[in-house]
Amino acid sequence: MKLDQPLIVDEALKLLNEVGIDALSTRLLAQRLKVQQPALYWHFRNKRALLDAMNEEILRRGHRHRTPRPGEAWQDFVRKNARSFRGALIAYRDGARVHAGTEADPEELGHFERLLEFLSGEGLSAIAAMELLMTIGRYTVGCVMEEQAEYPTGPGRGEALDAAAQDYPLLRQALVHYRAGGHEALFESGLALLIAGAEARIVAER
Amino acid sequence: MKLDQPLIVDEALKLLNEVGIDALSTRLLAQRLKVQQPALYWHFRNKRALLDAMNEEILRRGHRHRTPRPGEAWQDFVRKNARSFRGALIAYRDGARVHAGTEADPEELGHFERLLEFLSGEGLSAIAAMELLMTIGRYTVGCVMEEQAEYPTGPGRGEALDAAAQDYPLLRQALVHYRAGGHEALFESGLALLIAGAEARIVAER
DNA sequence: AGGGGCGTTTATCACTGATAAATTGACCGC
DNA sequence: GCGGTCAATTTATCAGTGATAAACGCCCCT
Repeated sequence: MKLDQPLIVDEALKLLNEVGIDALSTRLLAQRLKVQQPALYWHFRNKRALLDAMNEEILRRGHRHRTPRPGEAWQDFVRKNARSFRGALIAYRDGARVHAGTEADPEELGHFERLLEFLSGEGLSAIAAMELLMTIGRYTVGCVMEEQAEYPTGPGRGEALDAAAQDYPLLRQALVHYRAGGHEALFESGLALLIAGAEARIVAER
Repeated sequence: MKLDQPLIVDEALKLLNEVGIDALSTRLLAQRLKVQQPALYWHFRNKRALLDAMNEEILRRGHRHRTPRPGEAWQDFVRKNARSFRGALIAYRDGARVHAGTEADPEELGHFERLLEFLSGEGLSAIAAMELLMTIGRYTVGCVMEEQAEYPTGPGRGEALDAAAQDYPLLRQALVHYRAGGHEALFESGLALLIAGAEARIVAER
């Protein structure tokens, strides 16, 4: 069985979904690939490089709405772009933690420039556009990180939160709403705030 | 020399600033405290518990603007609250990573309720208030995480970014602006977007 | 003086990422 | 066919990690 970077990354992603990033060891991965552990080090300098490749693949597979469709309003594009990014991170267990450790891919810069061009044609300054895109990116990573944080799964863990919330009417109301909509609704609400803020900024700068 | 939870946490925080979270091992910490490594396990169930305590102490020391001042407009409070939170995380190396691993402190719930009460008196619904506070929290953690991410410190690492940016005029312009203002200015711009978005939402819901 | 238990040490475990050196195996020029 | 070269993998090993069990010392209280 000949090893191969894409093959390793593919198996690593499967394994990531099964055991999570903390239990994703080079030995376990090697075992899955029916290979001894040091074999991996011929294909990747170190584990960091493997995780970088995994991040790239996660985005390649899931982050599909990267460029504006013809005629798409900037608000729509920015919103769908953020959803697409979030969707990619969420598609794999601990996806946000995998992503958070990686450096910005230099080859992405050209892509980023095109986004700035697009937004500049829509009434935003280059600076406002960059600030909006980076803000949304960081917000999204922060969100998914929290969503994917798995707390000790002991019995009566979520109930402790509920019980404590009983004494706090506003918190209770907000919590019910949160539970009903789930992570996605909460993400969307923040996203809407950011876009509305950017719209207000355009008006103010005019 | 008698050990003590606060003493351990204090030394752990000093050590955190010196070596970062990745190199913060129980052995190194024990050595600093002139004690054998297993001694720490009498005071903390495991390393996670120690990190939780460190997070608490980081916030206790640095996150000081937690409640609105008398007469403070909600926009001002929310902004200062976020700055205070960010300041606390930034005050320690890898502060955001320490924080990100922790579960929401149940005793914070009462505090959160009071914030919801305050914002409710200012024209926001309980739900809108929770969404705003949580959004800002996640955005802030996402920001500081990125700010504190230290990339391989090889020579000509930032220059690669600059060089690539030369071909992209908008990116270059945005990058110059970013370099001038630093992380803080970028954080502030996103924060302003969120607050402006929340203001717009109040107007729209009226 | 002696007993109990808090707090620490000693010894050890299973596991991690990583490297060096030995080993295989396929292809190529001769 | 033969030997050599080089890519790819295995064997062996390292230093370091979080964690636990058991032995130990020391202080306080009766």
